[in-house]
Amino acid sequence: MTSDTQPRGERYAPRAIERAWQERWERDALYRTPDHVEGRPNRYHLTMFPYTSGDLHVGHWFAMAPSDTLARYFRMRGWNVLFPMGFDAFGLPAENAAIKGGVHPRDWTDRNVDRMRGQLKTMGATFDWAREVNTSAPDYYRWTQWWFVQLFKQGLAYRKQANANWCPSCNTTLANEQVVDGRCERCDTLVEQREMEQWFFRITRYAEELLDNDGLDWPEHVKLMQRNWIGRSEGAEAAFALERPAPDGTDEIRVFTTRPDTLHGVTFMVLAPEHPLVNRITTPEQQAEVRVYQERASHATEIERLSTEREKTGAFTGSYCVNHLTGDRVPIWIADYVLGSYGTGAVMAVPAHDQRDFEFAQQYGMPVRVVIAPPPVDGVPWDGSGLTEAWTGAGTLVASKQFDGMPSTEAKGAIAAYLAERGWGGPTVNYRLRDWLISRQRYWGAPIPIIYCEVCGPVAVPEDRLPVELPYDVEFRPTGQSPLSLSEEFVQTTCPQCERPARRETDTMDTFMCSSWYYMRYPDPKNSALPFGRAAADTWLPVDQYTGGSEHATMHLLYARFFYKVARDLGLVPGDEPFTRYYSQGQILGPDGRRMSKSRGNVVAPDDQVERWGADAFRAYLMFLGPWDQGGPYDVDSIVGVSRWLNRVWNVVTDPPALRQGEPGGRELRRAAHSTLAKVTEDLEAKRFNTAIAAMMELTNDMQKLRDEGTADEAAWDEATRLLTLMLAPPCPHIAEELWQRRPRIVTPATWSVHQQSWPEHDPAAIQRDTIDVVVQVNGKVRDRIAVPPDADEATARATADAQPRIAEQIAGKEIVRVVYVPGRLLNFVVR
RNA sequence: GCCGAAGUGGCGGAAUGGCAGACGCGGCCGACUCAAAAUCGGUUGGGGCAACCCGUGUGGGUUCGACUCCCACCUUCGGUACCA
Repeated sequence: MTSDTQPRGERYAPRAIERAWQERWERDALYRTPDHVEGRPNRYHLTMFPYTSGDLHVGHWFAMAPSDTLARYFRMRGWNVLFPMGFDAFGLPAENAAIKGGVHPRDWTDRNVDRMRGQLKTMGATFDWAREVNTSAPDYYRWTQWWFVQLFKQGLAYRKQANANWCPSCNTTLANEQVVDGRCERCDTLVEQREMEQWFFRITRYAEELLDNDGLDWPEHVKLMQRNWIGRSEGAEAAFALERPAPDGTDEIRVFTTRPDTLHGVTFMVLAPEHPLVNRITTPEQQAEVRVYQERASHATEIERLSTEREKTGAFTGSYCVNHLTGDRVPIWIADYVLGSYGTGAVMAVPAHDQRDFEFAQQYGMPVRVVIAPPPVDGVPWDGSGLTEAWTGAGTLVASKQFDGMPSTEAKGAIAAYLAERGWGGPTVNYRLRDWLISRQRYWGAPIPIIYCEVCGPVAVPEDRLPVELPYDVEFRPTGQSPLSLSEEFVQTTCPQCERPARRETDTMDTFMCSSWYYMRYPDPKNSALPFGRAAADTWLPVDQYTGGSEHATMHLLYARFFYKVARDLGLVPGDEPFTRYYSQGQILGPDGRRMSKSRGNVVAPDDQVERWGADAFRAYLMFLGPWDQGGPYDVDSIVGVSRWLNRVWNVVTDPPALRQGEPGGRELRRAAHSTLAKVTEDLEAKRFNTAIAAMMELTNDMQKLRDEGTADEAAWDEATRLLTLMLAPPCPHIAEELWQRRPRIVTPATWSVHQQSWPEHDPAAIQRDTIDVVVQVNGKVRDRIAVPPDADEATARATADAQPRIAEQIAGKEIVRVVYVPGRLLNFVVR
């Protein structure tokens, strides 16, 4: 038989088809999602909205194409699926563009939004554009400001003097996530700490609840990252009495420790250099040394942090405190290995049982007092001699008065309880999570809606006067102050409470605030009285399936959970968690297997791929290249395989073999089609897009073979093409639509589109076989295979196997010790 | 350092403890073409004429049987980093 090498019909021309169907779908408002549809339960699917950087990149496609496939699949399964899209449109790049290129951030952003919306439309996704949100639009950021006011009223927003990441080159503060290895993400300049008056959100109030994420259907590694980020530590707080109270009356230092069992081993005290008590307790003769050290610590922190194997440094304050448990006089030092922002900013140093304290003690000749005896080594008990490094494990207490002989694990609780009894502290829980600094000295963000009044203090802008609009006419000078502060027109106002002249806050809010609630806006995007109505929230929230990158594990996803809990406490939303299910896709890499970046020249432009291969092939390739959660390199040469497949699909459907009733092979074709359907259904449910597409390729290959042979059974062929087209609809919506229309189905004007069809059910009877291949092994090695009925018993299988010459040869002259039979799978002879 | 994920052909990757390498790229052979590209068909883990042997990072273990489970180690990637 010779293969037909020339396509007999019309060639597959993806771009023309795709444009035409996108227009038609839009004209028919096919993806408009009403709040309620009779007989279709609601389901909210969401993929992270893009930042308006200017161009959609492959990463966006990699995130969105599979998400869209999933949304389409659930639509076909009978759900009314909300799958919205919007733009995360505030942020620093817009402002930098303004400083560098003389383009206003508003114009730069609007232009990018238009461009990216157009690019998103080439994807052919089911986005309901009627629900689009744009975080930089006044009717959106009005509500971002409204959120700030609610948090302020709840006591969850507060103002505090604090150290902030400061980039001396960009002249602005940076968010933690914009500091990479101590350097500015954009210009690579070393980041400094600068003390400034800042606004914070009290996310720590929700630390315990945020820690509890066990019930969430999220990837374990993301939940773990969040738990680590929150960093719950159980321990004790212990007070040490100051030998001489500070001038302001402070008479003790409180420390947090996870090792109250080592309290009798304290030989010195260490405060963070910026600890507020330092200046008050430093003795006159130590002033100079302490000042120099503080100065050095504040300026050089980031640079020094980068040097590995850093030596411990510090300075003595000249003051002492008293360990209540021992009555010992303990010198108070400062050192930059103690962080001002964790615990109480003060540490009790136990060099014998903490490696950092040990190193510090070595450096400055401080005594090392062992209070936990390590367990015996090789039966030899610890001999009480000195240590070469800290013993941080468990052991038995020694030199600890009444606690001597107690196991350290037990002593933790006992000593903590003893502290509480005496009023010297007690058991406590400490978190690594810090309050969220939301102030930004930038223009392109939502202005913080606060007015400072000489008399009333900070006053929230009344809700009916929101939004506090960003003035368009602003000077963009990189001065390190918010450009808003240069606009007297913006700054000058009156106090909403007492009507006296007052000044506006000129900082704007961290853009993570905009994205902390955007998913709550989609259900009710046009509401002008509230951020969203309770009815809309009950209709759609929480999000059933959220997808996005795991780089947001400890930022956006944590902030969003915090916001949702606040919203719950305000009675705005149902449930406790915003995202019932979350799936984090991997990262798409350049063809060289490295992160795509312009400087490496390994960036793949989606527009080019779409132009060359079509959106369907591009979508399918992104899903085919590997497991979605793993990501991987984008191989510009491999996409051709997917393109060839779609060509074959096209040829097979538009130009079938001669079809006749009762042609042999009908049953096999039917089996192939239905087992493919079963496999694809299972894979889509589990988000295994790569193997789903591989299965469809196999079915296509089977059909191609029949086409080459020239004939096929009409009923089986027709069913196979119908099933293949329906299975193709979620991943490759355009070609599926075109093929659906070319072979007219049961079409009513109201449900003309393939995307309005139901997902088919596979017929288990069609997959049944008369005989199946069973592997025959000898000592676990495959020697042959036999065909037996699926329900054959061991005797039947064995009889068949015994008749095989190859098996007979293998077991001849040997003793059969055991026979293992797994029905439908294998028969294993264990011989000796 | 700590936490997490992963190591399978030339490459991307498949495999409820049961035929390792599905599917695809690339390679090779062929068809079409004046030719090339594109397209289509065949073939393709390594060794061996063959029977067969060797193969899933390394070393051990459990099992009739291990890519899969357990222990130790090595490597890569991601996160985090003096967190008291």
